[in-house]
Amino acid sequence: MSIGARHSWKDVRNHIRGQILDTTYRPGDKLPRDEDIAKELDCARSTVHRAMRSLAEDGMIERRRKGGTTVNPDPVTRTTLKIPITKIEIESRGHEYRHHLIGAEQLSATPSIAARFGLVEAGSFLKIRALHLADGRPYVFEDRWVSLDTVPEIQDVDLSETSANEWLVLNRPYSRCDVQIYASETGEDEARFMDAKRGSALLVLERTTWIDDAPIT
Amino acid sequence: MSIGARHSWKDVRNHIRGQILDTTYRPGDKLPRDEDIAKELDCARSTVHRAMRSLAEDGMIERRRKGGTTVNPDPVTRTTLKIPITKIEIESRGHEYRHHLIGAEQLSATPSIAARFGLVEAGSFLKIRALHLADGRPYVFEDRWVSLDTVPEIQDVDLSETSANEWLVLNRPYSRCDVQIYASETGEDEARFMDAKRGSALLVLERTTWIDDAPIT
DNA sequence: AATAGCATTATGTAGGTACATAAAAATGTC
DNA sequence: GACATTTTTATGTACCTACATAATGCTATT
Repeated sequence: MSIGARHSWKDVRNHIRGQILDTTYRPGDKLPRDEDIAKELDCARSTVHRAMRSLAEDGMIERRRKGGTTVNPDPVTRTTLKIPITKIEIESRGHEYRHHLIGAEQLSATPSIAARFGLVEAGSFLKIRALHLADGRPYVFEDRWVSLDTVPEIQDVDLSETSANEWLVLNRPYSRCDVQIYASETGEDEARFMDAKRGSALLVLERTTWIDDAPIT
Repeated sequence: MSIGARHSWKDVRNHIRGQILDTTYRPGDKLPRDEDIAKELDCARSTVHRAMRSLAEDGMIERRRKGGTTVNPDPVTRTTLKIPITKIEIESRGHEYRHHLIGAEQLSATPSIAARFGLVEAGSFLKIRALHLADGRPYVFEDRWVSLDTVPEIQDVDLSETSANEWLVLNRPYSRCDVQIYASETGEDEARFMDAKRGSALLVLERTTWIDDAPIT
């Protein structure tokens, strides 16, 4: 398998991924140390590291300092997802967009919300409920908790003019999210929820979460 | 702003991200070369590179060789998303899971499908339609095109026993996806689609896409 | 035996050098 | 001027060294 050329980290990644897919290593198994893999594949540790990091980002493996690298026992497929601005989405379909603010009130997080946000103590939130309309018909029902600790500026925004979603996307457009989607009870029309975790600009472990849109019938 | 300590690539990333968020650089603008940023922030180019790659992965900036780095003009929020196995999802809610295969047939891609998959020529696909039931009630309707070029083994799977989704997650669990979610017409019950692009194991540009679940009413 | 502290060790980061690659920009050719 | 070719250049990759960090697990102390 010795190729004359230098080894690409993608080659290494594929090699490892292949070994995981063909069950050389199985979920829960521990992989060799980077250094050993590097020696075996005859490349630099940094190259292995690069490959490993890629796999870890894909959710395929888990890495822990000192603990080594293990194949993720939980076979979920991770993907990247783009959340569109509802307004643009509706208008691109040739419908007239309207937005109706039902209510916004400041409260502190309920225990279940706090848990979802991974907060120990209840923070201060703005609970926003709004309706997005396409040609006058309800399209998306928005029920959102925005952390005022993370995005205090939203208090000064006139949410009856600009939708919270739009404002957030335009003004805090680039924040990392972990999302989980699950389908709703069938027959019910609440449809589905998104549960979005947002790593705030501060790196620490300060992550915030907000509940996102809940499409309606 | 000169900190005594060494600069972390996260610091650099935050610095740049901050500049983008406070409109020092705006969508479409071109950022300075890595090297210049490195000089300005007094760190190594590799550190800037690391930060830039992170931002690029977040979809915040776009990088092109020689072309330089530009702020992504399209402010969409990217997230990571985990696709659960429907079966586990249902059972974790205390419902009985059943799966009903409606039909599976091999055909070549229609032009629209081929386009979605980014294929020039029509490949061979297995079109699968199935229903996932919770306590006997329809829960998720699955309408999926699986590329037989990418996953030929699926032809030998008894899809009436194992759902295609489950099989794929367990046997080809780790493939990268780009997903786009958009809400459906309200009042209609086709609900929403997912459009998933899957980078195949071969790195080249051979990416495959499959249409994913379409929840039902 | 429980606990606190320390040594060990695998991954993570920072810095630096050299070269590869792709694409824009400049140049040459008809 | 239009098109092919070369040059330039910004990003990408590979390798290496040195050190940081965190978790494990060993050891000493009570």
